[in-house]
Amino acid sequence: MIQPSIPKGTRDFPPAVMRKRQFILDTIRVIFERYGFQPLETPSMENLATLEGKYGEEGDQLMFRVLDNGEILEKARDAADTRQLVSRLSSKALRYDLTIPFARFVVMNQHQLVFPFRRYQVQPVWRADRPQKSRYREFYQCDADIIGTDSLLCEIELLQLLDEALTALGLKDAGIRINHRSLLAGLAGLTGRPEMLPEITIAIDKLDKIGWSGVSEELLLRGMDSRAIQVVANFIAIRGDHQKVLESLRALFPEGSPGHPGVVGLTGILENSYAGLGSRVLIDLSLARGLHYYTGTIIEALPPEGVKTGSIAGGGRYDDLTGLFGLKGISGVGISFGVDRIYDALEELGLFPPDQDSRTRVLFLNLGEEGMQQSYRLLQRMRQAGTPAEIYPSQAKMDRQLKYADKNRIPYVVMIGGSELEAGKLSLKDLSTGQQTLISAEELLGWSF
RNA sequence: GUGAUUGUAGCUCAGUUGGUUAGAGCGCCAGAUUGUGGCUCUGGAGGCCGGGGGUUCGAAUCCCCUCAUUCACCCCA
Repeated sequence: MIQPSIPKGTRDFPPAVMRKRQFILDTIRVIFERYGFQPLETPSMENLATLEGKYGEEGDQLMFRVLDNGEILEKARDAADTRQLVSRLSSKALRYDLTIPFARFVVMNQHQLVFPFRRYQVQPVWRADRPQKSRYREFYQCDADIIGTDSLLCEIELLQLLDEALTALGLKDAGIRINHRSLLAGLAGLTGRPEMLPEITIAIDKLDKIGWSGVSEELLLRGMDSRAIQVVANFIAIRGDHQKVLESLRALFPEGSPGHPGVVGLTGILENSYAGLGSRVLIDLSLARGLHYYTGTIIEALPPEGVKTGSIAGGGRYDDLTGLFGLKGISGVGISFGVDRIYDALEELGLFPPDQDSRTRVLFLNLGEEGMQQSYRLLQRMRQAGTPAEIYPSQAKMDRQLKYADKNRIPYVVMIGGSELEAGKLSLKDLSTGQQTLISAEELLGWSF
C-alpha cells in the first residue's frame, strides 16, 4: 500500500471550499461578461517555444516542462549540457500565465478576430516555485484583456471593472495602485544610469516590504552612487492626491523626455470627469510589477490592511506582446485576478457571505420497497420543480439515514413507510425543530423549502 | 536556489533528566433506543512514534543521514 498524497503546492478543493471558490469565480465572471468580454480557453500545455524567454530567466526556470514520449535515452545521449538535455527531452510546458497563450491565440487567429478583441479566461496556471503561504504551484488566474487598441478608455474600463469586482467580493478596503512603466524608464534616465532600469524597478518595488533603508542599501549594493540614489529617493517621495503627483511629474518629465508618455497616460486615465474612479485608485511610483512584457500603465490591487498575502490582482498595458509571434503594432491591456489569494484574504478576514450553499434541501428516507417507489416518483417531481433533493440509496436503519441528513445539514426529511402508506400520506420532518407532520403528496409539492 | 521549522491514531495535539503494555480530545463503529437525528452514557476498533543507520542493558525521547511538511528569502498571483 502506498501513502496517498498530492504533489507539493497542489490542493484538493473539498465541497465546502469549492462553494467559496465558486462564489469568487462566479462574481468575477459575471462582471467580465457585463463588460463585454468573451470567454476563451487555451490548452494546459503550450509548445515550449511559445513560452520560453517570455518571462525572463527566472520564469524559464519556474516552468513545468512536459517530458516527451519515446526513446529518451537515445535523444539524451550526446547532449552537451543540462540546458541542451532538457530541450531535447521536452518540447512542451504547462502554461505559466494566461497572457502569453492569449497573445499566441490572437496571432494564430488574427484574420478571424474582430479588433479590438476582448476576451476573458479563467484557468489554472502552473509554476515550479517553492510553495509557501498563499503561493501554490497550481493556481487559478482570471484574466480579462482588450487587444487591438491603445485607447486609454480601456485602462479606465479595467480600473472600474477592478473596483467593481473588489467591491462585489466584499473587499471594499482593497487599494488599487497605478503607475506607468515609462515613468520608471524616465527615472532611470534621471539617475544617469538608464541601463539600471531593471535593478531600480526591482528594488523600489520592495519599498512596502523593506522600507527606504532597505531599498537604498540594495541600490548601493548594485553599484549605484549616492547621488543617483538620492534621485530615486526624491522620485518615490512624490505622493499625495492625483493632481499634486501629476503636477510634480509634469515638471520632472517635460515633453520629449522618456518619462513623458507616462505623465500623459496617467493624466488621461485619472483626470477625467466621466470615469469617477474615486479615491481608491492611488498613484504609486514605487509600483513596478515583475512581468517583462508590460510597457505602459501598470495596475495592482492589494488586499486590505493587515492581510499578509501579496497582490490579489494586477495588470497593465503591453504595447507589443503579439510582436513576439510576428504580429507587430498591436497594443493591449489586461487585468488578472488571483483567485487563490482572494480566497485566502476573504478567509482571513471572514468576509465570505454566509449563505453560499445550495445543498440538498430534502432527503427521502428509504423505508422499504413500496415506500421507496412512491418516494422516488415524488423525488423526481421535486427535482423538476427545482428543489435540490435526494433519496437515501439503501434501506439502512432509520437511525443511520437520519444521521446522514443531520451531518449533511439537510433541513427536511420525507418518510414513507408502513404507517404512511396505510394513511395514504407521508411524513415531513423539519430537522431543525424536530417537528413532524403528516401531509399529502400534493401538499409536499406545494411546500416552500 | 538560500535559511529555518515541524513529522506520534482518520484529524488536532500531549508524552517527564532515555525506563514496564505510547496517551487525550474530536471523529469512526457498536450498544443503551428493532419507525426517529442532534445531547448524554457505556463499550470497541484504530499507531513500524515519517524512513534508514548509530549510541545504550534499554530510544517516540540523544546523534548522523534521508524523505516529507510548513514558513521566510529570491521571485511572484
